Amino acid sequence: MASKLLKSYDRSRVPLYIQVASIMRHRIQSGQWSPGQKISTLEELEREFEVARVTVRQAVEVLNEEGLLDVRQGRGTFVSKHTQDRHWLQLATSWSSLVTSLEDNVPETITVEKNCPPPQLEEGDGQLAPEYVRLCSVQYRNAEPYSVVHLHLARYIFDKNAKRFMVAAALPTIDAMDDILLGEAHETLVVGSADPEIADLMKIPLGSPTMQCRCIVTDDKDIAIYVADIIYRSDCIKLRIDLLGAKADRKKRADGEAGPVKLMGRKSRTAR
Amino acid sequence: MASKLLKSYDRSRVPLYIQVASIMRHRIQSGQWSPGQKISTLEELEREFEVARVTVRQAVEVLNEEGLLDVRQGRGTFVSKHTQDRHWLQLATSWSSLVTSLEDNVPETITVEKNCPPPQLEEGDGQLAPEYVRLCSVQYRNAEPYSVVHLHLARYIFDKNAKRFMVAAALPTIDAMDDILLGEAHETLVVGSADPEIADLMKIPLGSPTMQCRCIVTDDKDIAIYVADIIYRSDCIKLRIDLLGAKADRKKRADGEAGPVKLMGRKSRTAR
DNA sequence: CTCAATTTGTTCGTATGTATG
DNA sequence: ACATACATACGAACAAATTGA
Repeated sequence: MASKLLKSYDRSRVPLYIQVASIMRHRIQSGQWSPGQKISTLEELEREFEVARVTVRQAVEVLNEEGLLDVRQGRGTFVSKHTQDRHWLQLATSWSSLVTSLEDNVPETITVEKNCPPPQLEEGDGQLAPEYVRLCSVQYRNAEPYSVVHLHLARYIFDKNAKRFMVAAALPTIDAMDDILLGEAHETLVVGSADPEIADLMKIPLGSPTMQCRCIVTDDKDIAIYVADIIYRSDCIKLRIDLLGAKADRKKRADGEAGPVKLMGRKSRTAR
Repeated sequence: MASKLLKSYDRSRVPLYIQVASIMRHRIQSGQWSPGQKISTLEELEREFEVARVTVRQAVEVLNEEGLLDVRQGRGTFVSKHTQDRHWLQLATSWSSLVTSLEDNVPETITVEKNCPPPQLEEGDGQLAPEYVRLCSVQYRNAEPYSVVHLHLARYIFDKNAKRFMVAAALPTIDAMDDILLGEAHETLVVGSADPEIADLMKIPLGSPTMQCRCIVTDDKDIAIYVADIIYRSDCIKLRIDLLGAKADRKKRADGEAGPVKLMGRKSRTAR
């Protein structure tokens, strides 16, 4: 009588055995269960998850088919291998690292819409530009999609270098414009879930968790020139924050790590 | 035969009507459908999603119960309101804001374990202290649990003020110790999913997304004195990152806050 | 070698949920 | 509203493989 589970289970409706399977998969991926190790018996799992035996079996069956578990009648169930850590994409937490990380990025642009409704801005996001262009693209790494970007780009920025905006990431393109001064740039991160469009583009199950990132860049006149809604698949991203960061950050930059320095020095950042 | 949706359905096994409902919910939340507006008729939705009429009805029923849609026989279906943002907990991204945000926090300590195995550290996390104490607690806000903390605290730090560590958040307590100098402090964020323990403690569905935060603080001798695994329920947290942040951050720090500042100035951070 | 304990594998029956037409 | 088909979940009983006393 899976009381707790059934209650929550009510309206979100991912089948129980799928839920159980993903928890076990997570334990394997995180190393909590190591390869070769014998995991708990069906009876124990049954008790732990408070589900029926058949349900645990279904979950084990799923992982067995994925090659993560090895079930042997009479002996037990064993972990067969670790899947590698999928969290390989380090999200940038500063303008320089962001621009750098995007420089070599080759987005696949799906659509460009010239006459689009303006983005919805919130308090502190700056003022609307008179006109926007909407660019939608999918980012790939190793031929695997990992994020979808819905971008509102101020029309007059787009027109400055329309050709490059069509084939390269927007932020480095903006960063390279000497005549554009930045006012503010920030991003807000929230965990969401994949709607059908996103699920389809990124080849992930509908409703699976995503990292939603709203990134806004304003110019020195407080006009929101870049408003992006970026959706990452959550299983490939990681975010590292240095709490005593300012200094370390500066030091890293001073070290000249990779390429970040080259674009950084020249743009005078306005106050506000 | 709902071609597109059924395909996703095969991957994720979310019931069709739930999928349809979440698409419509998303349209409401994103403002694509505004309050008061009459949405498409059942027939139109039926055609759009390529599902049976009953399925659309079920989806509408879900949103109706959530109070997002208002169905009137003979007139049509209307959007009743936008949902408010549940993401009220802003995660701290600097030592000072972190300490401040925790000062008034009253954790409910569940367990204290004196002889515990040491934490598993990774490259760059510092050296193990000779002994640790393990503290497990749940954080509440408005009588609702929002995070679970599993903390390894260096034994000699714990012994300095055991009483306070039992009733107050650990970081402010450490911050208040004049004789402890900090070496490094960082956190790594990743999206995970709730296992049975977490689901139970936070009253969330098994497998629902979480924000996993590993927070590590080392002292000036590079000993990991604070190693915390914090699990937040993902639907209440938000993370804001100022990309041009150094300045704003410095300003905040300059505003006062004796505690953290004293810890900033010293120590040679050689870093690899 | 047999026996018992353990552990997975299989099969019923039942109830409910999902989706179509 | 109804009939149909299939998926999900439970509990319980029994079968088969493995291990060790």
